[in-house]
This record gives sequence, C-alpha cells and structure tokens, in this order.
Amino acid sequence: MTGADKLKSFLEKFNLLTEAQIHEFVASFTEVKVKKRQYLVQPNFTAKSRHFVVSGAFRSFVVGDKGTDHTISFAIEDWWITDYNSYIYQQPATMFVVALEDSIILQIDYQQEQLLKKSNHNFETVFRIMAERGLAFQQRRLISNLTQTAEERYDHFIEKYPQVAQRLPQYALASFLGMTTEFLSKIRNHKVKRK
Amino acid sequence: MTGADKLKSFLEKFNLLTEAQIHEFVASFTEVKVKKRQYLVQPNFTAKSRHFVVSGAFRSFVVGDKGTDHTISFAIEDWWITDYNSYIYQQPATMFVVALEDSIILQIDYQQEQLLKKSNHNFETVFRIMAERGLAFQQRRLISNLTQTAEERYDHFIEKYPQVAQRLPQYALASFLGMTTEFLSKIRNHKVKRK
DNA sequence: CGCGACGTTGATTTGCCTCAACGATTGTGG
DNA sequence: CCACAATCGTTGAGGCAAATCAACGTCGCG
Repeated sequence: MTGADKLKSFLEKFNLLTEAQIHEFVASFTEVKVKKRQYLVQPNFTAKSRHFVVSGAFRSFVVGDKGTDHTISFAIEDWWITDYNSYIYQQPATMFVVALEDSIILQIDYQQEQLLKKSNHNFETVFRIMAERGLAFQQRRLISNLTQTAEERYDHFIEKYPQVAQRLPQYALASFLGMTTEFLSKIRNHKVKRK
Repeated sequence: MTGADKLKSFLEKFNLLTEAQIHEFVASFTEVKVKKRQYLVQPNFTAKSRHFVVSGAFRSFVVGDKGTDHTISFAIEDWWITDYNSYIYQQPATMFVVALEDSIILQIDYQQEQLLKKSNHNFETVFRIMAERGLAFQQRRLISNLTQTAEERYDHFIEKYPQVAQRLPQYALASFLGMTTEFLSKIRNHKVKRK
C-alpha cells in the first residue's frame, strides 16, 4: 500500500469526499522519508507542515526548565503530528517532533492547507473534524492526568493502546504518562507496593 | 449590550463573516438565564448544546473515584463551554457544567449547529478555528501541568487571568490547577517553604 | 441567628522523584 | 566483525512536594 493509498483510506472514513476530491486532497501532500532520530520540528523554528504518518513512529516533546523532557504526543501509522500551536498560529515552535523509527510521512505545508480549505467546503469540514477530535482526545487525557495515579494511567494506556506501547521506548512512554523512567520501571515489575 | 451584541462582536473578530451572515449565525442561538448552582450538563445525559457566556461564570468538572472533583475548564464572558466530548460525539457526558454565578448565556443545539455549518463555508470555518484554538489552548495547559510545580502553575494563572481568578471560589481554582484547596491556601499565604 | 459552604493552619503521611550504581542492549568506527 | 561507547532499562536508598487528616475561624444567607 502506497502512502497516498493510506491517506486515501483515512479520508474515505469521513464519508464526505468524492473520489475526485480525495484525489485533489492527496495531491496537496508530499511524501517524505525520515530517518530515525531525525527532527520534523524544533523549538524556535515555525512548524511549516502538518504530517500524516504512513509508516513508522514519532513523538513530540518539550524540554522543561530542569532539562527533563515531556512527551506531548505520539503518532504511528494513520495518525497526524506537528507542533499544533506553532502550526496553526504560524509562530515559533516550543516542541520537538522526532522520528522514533525510520518512517515515511505525507506532509502538507501551511499555505497549501489554507488553499485547500478555501477551495471546498468539505475540505474545511475535514480539518474541522480533525481539530474537534483532537480536542476531545486532549480533554480525556487531561482528565486522566488529573484523576488517576501513575499506575492507573499506565494500566489504562497499556489496555487502550497495546500495539503502540510495544513500539515505544520506555522513557518516551514514561514522560508521556507524566512520570520518570525509574518509576515506570518499578510499576512494570510490580516493585511498587500496593495497598 | 445585549447577549446578541456580545456574540456579534465575538464573531466580528474573525474578520470573516458579512453583517448578514453574522445576523444569521446569531439567530440560531437562544438566550437563557441561568441561576447560580444550576447545571447545564450532567453525567449520563448527552450535552445537547454549546454555550456562549454573555455574563456570569461557569465551570466544568469531573468527579474522580475518591469523590474529589477536578475542574476541566472555566468560562466567563465571551468564552464557550460544554462537555465537548459529549457534544461533538453526541454521547453521554462524563462532566458537570455548573453556573458559579447568576448568568446569561446564548446556546445553540447540536442539530442547529450542523445546519449552520452545512449552509455556509464560512460558518464551518468559524467552528474549525474555535476547535483549533481550543486544541492549542489545551495543549499549552497540558505542558504546564507536566512541567511546572503547583506554585508555578498558580503564579502563571494569576498573571495570565487575574480578572478570572478574582471571581472564582478557591476550591474551583485549586482543582483546575491540579492541587487541593488546602495546598492552594498555603501557597497564597506563603506558607510553603521555598528553597 | 444558626447552619452550611468556604477557607485556613498545622501535623502527619505518601506517591513519586532524585541520585547513584549497575546490567543489558544497541550502535558505530576502526 | 569485533570492541568500546552510548543508550536504555533496572534496582535500591533517601528525600521532598503535595495529599490527607483534623480542627477551627469566618462569612453569607435562608
């Protein structure tokens, strides 16, 4: 399956675009190969593109004052990633986006996306729905962070995204779940005393 | 200034809609008076509407396992509020949305919103931009939760939203910032030992 | 006026972090 | 293809930020 086909089937799930529109949409994207450890976005540079992952895996993260890094999101096949705040406001990024594996992506740059949205009502709708779903997702994650213990968050993640968890380095998962790698290791090995 | 005028000037800031379109948009909303402590959304009921605050203040929150509640968001004049996850998927809510003061809101129900978005490309764009900004906002909050201490989060909030902070009960602010009321009290009164 | 909601304060506890040391695994240059 | 260095994960000891528990002051309002 080619990258274009992956994006096509992603778009088909919306049940919104015609065959021709899907073709036009996909045509605005460029396929790029990315090596492990390569960066798509870096702080102080503006995120110029939105990236759709065809194959491989990415993480976005910020580096806090003390130098520790905090994973904001992951993306594997069929997911999107960028520094969203930087991208939509076209302002300097605060995040890194880096490849965790050799990957293939399809990307669209900001100007192209604006043209696409202007050209057709349905394209606008696609981006609206993606933003809405992203927002709902973020809200669920926030609730989980506020209401659950480190161990509960880990169990929940493993249950919900088992296939993602397997492919991630521990330090990335730990910092996504808001804990240290040491503590995650203890949870995994049941070294944390339970009540 | 009437409720309709408030919403109009909110929409004008987009620089996107004509006078007539703004009128049409606003006409889809209903004005409602809400008493302090009254609920707009409750768990297990689907959030039927999206609410624009004309005057007053609201908070949305979830209740965790141990019975403690966690504030997800606030809304004062010119802000929007609902259980977003429930609203966009039209599924049962997990949150409460409650009035902190006697308030006036303008609300649109889900079906009306769909009609509005279908009727005009620019209306779709308005909702898309709102969702995008909400997502960017949530992401900044998530970063703040992951990287800052309780005291830093408090200072940051006070600095950024001084007028909001004044009007909120402490317990609501504390649970928004992810700490207990007791701890917030100690921070406010400099009872927390600093390095 | 009295009750319930809200905020404060101190004593104690705890969930998670920090620091440090050490295997295991992966990657890389010679 | 091996040797050595990074990177990654594990384990334990000790420490700290924030929670919990408990008691009490205060204010608003029915």
